[in-house]
Amino acid sequence: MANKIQPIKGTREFYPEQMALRNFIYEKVRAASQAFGYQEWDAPFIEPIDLYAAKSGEELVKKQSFTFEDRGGDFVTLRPELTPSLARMIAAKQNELAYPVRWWSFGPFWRYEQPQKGRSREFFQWNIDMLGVNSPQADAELVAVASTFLKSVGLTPDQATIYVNNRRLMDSEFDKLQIPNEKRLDVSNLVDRRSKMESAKWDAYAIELGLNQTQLDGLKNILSNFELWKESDELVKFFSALEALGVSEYVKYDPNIMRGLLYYTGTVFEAFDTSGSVKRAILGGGRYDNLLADVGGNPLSGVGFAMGDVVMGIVLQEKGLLPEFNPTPADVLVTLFDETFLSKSFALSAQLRNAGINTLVFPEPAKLQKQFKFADKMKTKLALVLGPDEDAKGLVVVKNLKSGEQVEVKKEALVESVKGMLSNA
RNA sequence: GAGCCUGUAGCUCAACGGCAGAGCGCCACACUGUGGAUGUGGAUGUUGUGGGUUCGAAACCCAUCAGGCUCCCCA
Repeated sequence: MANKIQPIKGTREFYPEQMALRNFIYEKVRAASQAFGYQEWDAPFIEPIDLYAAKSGEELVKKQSFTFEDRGGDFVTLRPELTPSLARMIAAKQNELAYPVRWWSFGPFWRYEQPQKGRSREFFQWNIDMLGVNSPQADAELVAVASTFLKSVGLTPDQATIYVNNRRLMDSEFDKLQIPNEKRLDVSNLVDRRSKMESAKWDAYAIELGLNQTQLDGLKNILSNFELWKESDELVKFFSALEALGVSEYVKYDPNIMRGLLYYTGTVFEAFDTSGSVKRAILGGGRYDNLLADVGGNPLSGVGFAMGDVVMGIVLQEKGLLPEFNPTPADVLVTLFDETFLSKSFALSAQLRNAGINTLVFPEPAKLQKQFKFADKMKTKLALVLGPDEDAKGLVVVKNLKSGEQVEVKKEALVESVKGMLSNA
């Protein structure tokens, strides 16, 4: 045990139960994406480090990526995000794509971070983007996709809310406060941190960054003004579109949403679990311009968001929204009476499979008691018994494990009986 | 990269310088052709790893590995 080789720190082992959750999330992601007509796509899992050096933050490339030298001496990176790959692939076919491009993807990513609750070094992420259109209605559609997903996994608007803001609106407010352009990034970070800092400390930090008292007071006024969106034509149209799309109950305006990333230029949004133990965003995204600037394409605007599977899984668990786990996809267990029945039981299982019924067969002689216990643990609906008594009469015992009732049926009628019992079970 | 906390049976935890335990789970039997319920019995540990202090260490000290909570970061 002690000498066992351990998995790499921050990676995840998916036992069947965790795999079922991952697939559950994947299926809901796919359903929400496809409901809006988005196409599934993917990119390489390993990329040249230069792909990220161009666009991504320094922190990401130097400290938070899994980078190594391959046998040919090139530096490669396990992808920490998808956007640069998206940009390259779009640019390569920029003139032959049908716009608007609506693409989604769900796959693995790696970031060399300190693992903690809701954050691992290996995770799955849903990315979804609409490219080639720049309108508040397009932004609303992405938020609607996110809302549709949240609803589909059983989260109510009380439990998960998407908070929205607009970078251009904030910029115009910052203009009014005469906050100079070179301080905007600092102020963004300041706003992002507000919920994590004590009020007095936050004030002091703001002054330290070079804001004067008037600007600080003005900033606090902005951040507590939840009606501010009414002054943004874009946001008015955005919320109007959300209303029409029927998902506005999941969405709220919040001037505190900034998203530190440099490249967001218009609408920004983040979804949070409103009551759980995870303080991290469930998903986040926004509108960006110049997606292709660094990969040699023509200017192209887009809107999109990303959602990690780790936080989502924790939220679902805490809300009791995990789907029931079925240990086996089989509905039926064919027991093995003793070794003289090996061929007959195996043939019986094959007969069921040929009829499209997922079937387990016990592969070695064992007490029936043990075999029934196994069927129980695997939660199969039916168990079949074929022993000397039945065999002599050309019958098979079919037992409903939930009700405990069992019937003898003729071998020729077995498939129909099993199908009938399964549809009632 | 920094700070704090935690590692004991498969799981959840107790023992807090003096014989390493409980519940759940697991296995067997009651029931040699039938699961879930019940009863009886049983197995399970280099106390994360390595060193040190001590007559004696799961406990105290140092190192290391892993996990958790923050800071940082969140593309």
